[in-house]
Amino acid sequence: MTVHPSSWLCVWLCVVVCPCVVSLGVTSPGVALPGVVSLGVASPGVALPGVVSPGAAPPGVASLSVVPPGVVSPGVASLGLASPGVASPGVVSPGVAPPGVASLGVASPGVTSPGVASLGVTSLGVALPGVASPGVALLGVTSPGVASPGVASPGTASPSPLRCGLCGRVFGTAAALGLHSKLHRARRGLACRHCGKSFIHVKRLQTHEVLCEKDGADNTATAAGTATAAPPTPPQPPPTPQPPSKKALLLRHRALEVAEPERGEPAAGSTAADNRRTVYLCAVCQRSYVTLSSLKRHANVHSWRRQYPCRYCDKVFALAEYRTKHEVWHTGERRYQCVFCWDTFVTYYSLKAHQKALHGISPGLIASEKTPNGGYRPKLNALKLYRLLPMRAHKRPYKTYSQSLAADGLQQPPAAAFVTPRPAEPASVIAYGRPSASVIVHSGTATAAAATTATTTASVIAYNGTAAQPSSPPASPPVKPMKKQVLRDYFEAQRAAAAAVPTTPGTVTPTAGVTTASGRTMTYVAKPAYVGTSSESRAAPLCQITVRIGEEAIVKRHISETDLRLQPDGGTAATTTASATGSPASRPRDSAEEDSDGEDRLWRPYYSYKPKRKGGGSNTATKGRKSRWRRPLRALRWGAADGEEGGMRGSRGSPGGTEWKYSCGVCGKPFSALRKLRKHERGHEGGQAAVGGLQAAATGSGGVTARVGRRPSLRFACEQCAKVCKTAAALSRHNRRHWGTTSGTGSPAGVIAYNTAGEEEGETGGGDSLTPGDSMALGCGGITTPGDGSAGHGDTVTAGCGEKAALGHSDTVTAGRGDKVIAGHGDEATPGVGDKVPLSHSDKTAPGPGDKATPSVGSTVTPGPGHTVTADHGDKTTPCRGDKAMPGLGDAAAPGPGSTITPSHGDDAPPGLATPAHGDKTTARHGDKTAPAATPVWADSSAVPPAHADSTTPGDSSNTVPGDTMGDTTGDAVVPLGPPYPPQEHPLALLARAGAAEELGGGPKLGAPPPPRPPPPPAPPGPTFTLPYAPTRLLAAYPYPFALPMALRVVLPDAEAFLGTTTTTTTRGGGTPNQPPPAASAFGFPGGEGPQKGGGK
DNA sequence: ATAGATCCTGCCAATATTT
DNA sequence: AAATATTGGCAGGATCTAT
Ligand SMILES: [Zn+2]
Ligand SMILES: [Zn+2]
Ligand SMILES: [Zn+2]
Repeated sequence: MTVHPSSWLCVWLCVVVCPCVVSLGVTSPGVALPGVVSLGVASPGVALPGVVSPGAAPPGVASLSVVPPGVVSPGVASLGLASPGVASPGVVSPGVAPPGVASLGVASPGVTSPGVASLGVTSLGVALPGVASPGVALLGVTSPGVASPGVASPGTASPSPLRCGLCGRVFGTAAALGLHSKLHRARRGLACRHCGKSFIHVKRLQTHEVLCEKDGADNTATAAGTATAAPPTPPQPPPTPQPPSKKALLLRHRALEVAEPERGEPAAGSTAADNRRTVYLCAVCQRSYVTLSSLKRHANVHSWRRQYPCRYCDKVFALAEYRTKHEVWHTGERRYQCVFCWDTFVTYYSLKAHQKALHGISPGLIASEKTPNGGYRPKLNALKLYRLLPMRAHKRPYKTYSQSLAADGLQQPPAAAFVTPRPAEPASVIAYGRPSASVIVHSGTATAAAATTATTTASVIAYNGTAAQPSSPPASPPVKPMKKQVLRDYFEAQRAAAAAVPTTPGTVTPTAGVTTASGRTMTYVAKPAYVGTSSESRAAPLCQITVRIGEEAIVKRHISETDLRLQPDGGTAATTTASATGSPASRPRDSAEEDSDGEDRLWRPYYSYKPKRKGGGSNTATKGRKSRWRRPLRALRWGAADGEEGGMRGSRGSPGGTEWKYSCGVCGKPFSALRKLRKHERGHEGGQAAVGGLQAAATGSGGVTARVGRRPSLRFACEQCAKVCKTAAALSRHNRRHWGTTSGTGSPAGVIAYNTAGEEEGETGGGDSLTPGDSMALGCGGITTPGDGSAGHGDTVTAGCGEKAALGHSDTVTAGRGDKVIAGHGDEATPGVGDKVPLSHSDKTAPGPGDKATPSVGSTVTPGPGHTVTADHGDKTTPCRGDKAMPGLGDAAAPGPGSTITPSHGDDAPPGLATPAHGDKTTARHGDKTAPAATPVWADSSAVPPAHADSTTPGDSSNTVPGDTMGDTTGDAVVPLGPPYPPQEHPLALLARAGAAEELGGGPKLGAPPPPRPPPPPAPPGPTFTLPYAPTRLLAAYPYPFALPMALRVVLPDAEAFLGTTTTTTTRGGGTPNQPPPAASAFGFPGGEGPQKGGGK
């Protein structure tokens, strides 16, 4: 059972680099313990993983340590990589690359996972020549570009093992190549090694470098690559003296190498002397991170141990944050409020766009800088020209540690189950715990076995800490003792087991592997997994199937259980399998398609994770359009589903043709034109919507129907010019233009959107098309607009929301109107959806009023009007959040009460509006949007009395707390809109004023007296409301601004019941909202959840 | 070209676990 | 309660995909 936590997938390497030391190359062979590998890279200077690990990377490390080298070997051996180099594999293996590994050994290089490769590389680094090669080969393929399958093509084997798949550059060592590959992945683009000039495309960069090189010799070592590669390169010392800008650029290049003094401050731990900086590397894709937490977070992208399903649709995300952002599309929640006009926006970007367009604010004014790696680095003096309203949705409880552990592998999932993703397509792959079932797989028989093994091994992996440590003493930073005994124990146990024999469940890898391996290969079906552990996971799609073919992996999901069961998946899988081996791209697709037929499709957002990169080098192979592998993946994603997009599916054979690009979500009938499809779908509409929703609910995934891809809907048609937008957001944007033109800044553009909606109601009428499901969705969306806009969601939504509410509403809403409806009621309806809860929630939310925002803002204030400009205080420390800290404001922290500060916050709030209190939100939102314009479309419902502020009440800022109170009760809902926004000055003027007055620089920010905003009404005492149901989940609820009809609310309960949810918290349990609860188990995934965590199994 | 949506990653607050 | 470990939200983009 158990496997190891460690990373399922990734191995994390922690490398500490000393500037001085830097010599990466150094790696000593000896060092090279498996664990070493990673370390190896680092070289002397580098701390060994082991070392580091303790403190740093617990999980990963732990795992490593756990397993004795010896242990590893076995697995390794099998693989083929026997050599020391093996170690690396071992490392990887753990979770990581099993498959890959396997593949390596056995199969084709291509197979291998990049991660592996990389590791191999690294580790091997110097060390084993022989070994290296294999690894290398792989690397070549995988690594950099890694991602792209196409690229990867195994076959590709580059002449030189150490050749970069993207640019063709040849390196002396794997390590060098690995580092080099980072360049390609570098977020910010590709920068010239010589002059720092950045390029988007590799080719261009190369061209440029040639020229540039001539000019200036390259002084700097090449990027990391060099560094690493060469043995002892002189340290990459501290950054060379270059102009900052260049310097920055260089940093990118050398991300890994770096040893620079930290950004300023010596690393925390490090002593002055140490300038060392710790870099955490993902064994799978080699990305580097400054913080361990970032790496861990990233790891899930490969492992998918945890899954974060959308409450409204069947999409599943690897990061909670992604899901959260995505859900906004369903809910339409507009949390970003312009301080100048109070208009609210769904996304930060839309806000920025708005400010730029209407208020003339240049992004640079407020933008914070980013780290070379793309991370956020707060800017001290940044002005915050917007308010971030508190999330309305209920916050989900944090996952418990245990879960997490499980996730990481600590807990051990069923060993067998795992699959590791390959580097390339890591994401795609999903591994589920259930062993058998899930399994994945792919081709090469051997592979399979190997994989397994690997896996097992993987968990284990590595080496002892001991060994490692010794070696690097110097570098090794302070190692911290492991904290948790538990872990220790766990490890110990593992160790023991390992020693004893593989038998142990977890350990066993080999065994396991074998088993699985048994032969064949391939495919698999996935099981649902609950593997995941996370509570959310539950929600996970019922099942997923992953197929790996050649390079790509495909995931599909089945919607219904039934499907699953029936599924031929097996068959399919099998089939796939077979094919698997085959060519990468195409195959996958095919297979996918096939499956798709089946229907399922899970959708996984985007390509699965792949390394970033563009250009394309190599591969350009293009396939159909974009060629990249992506495409295929994408197709897979939706699978047949969306009709629209689905094209692929339909095409099955050939995506290309016009063919049936669109297929009915309900009956699957293919259509060549979207219109036709729509028309057809209408036919289904009747009750479907509702039904669909249910189903969805039931199934968990959304019903078949539900899932749809994005469908454009007419709902978002501009009244003024008839333009049809896909999403509310788009429409909003579009409308803004009209406004813009017309009104000019003054008027709050914002209005638009909402209004629109409202207006739309009628408009909506247009809409249309949506599928039933959609409707629902819309509902939500409707409101917002966005609604679903997008499409995709829409559907989804439906389901989700639907479910619960749904029905109830649905009726209401949906059906009839269908599309439009949405709008119309929009509001209401919409809410329909989620609604439910909403109100309550809202309340909840309320408290928050702005909290967050506030604080930040706090500062600011706005002159009367509101605009605030606040600066961040920046403090770094707390940038925004600080609030809490700030007495003044913050305080707010207090949750319930919050009251406190409220006023202050209030500041922000526009007079009229009232603060943000949530109420506002509601209001606001509506208001916002509406307001300006005037129309209060929503007004009706929404009207919030300006006063509302009351709502605000709470003031507290806290963000969120769930518990929060809810403050407002109020009514939620429906508050009428407040009065129109008060006249305002030109934003710029305000800005200027603000600046002057206040701080720009830092002034007074916080302290700033809040503008006199209307003090919020006393908040309701504490938490006033309680939700009818457990707060915990709101599944459906999404409250948003819309007022919901009571009916809806009523519904909720049932819904919950339906869902099963409720739970609170603790994760485990139950179900997730979306998912159908129990069913899952039914699926049989083995293991299922239950135990997962626990021990699994 | 534009819009829509997802993906990233450093930071840090909120939480969960341990000690 | 304090210390420590995790999770997740945010900023500000980057990157893709679709149209
Ligand atoms: Zn990675
Ligand atoms: Zn969704
Ligand atoms: Zn504005």
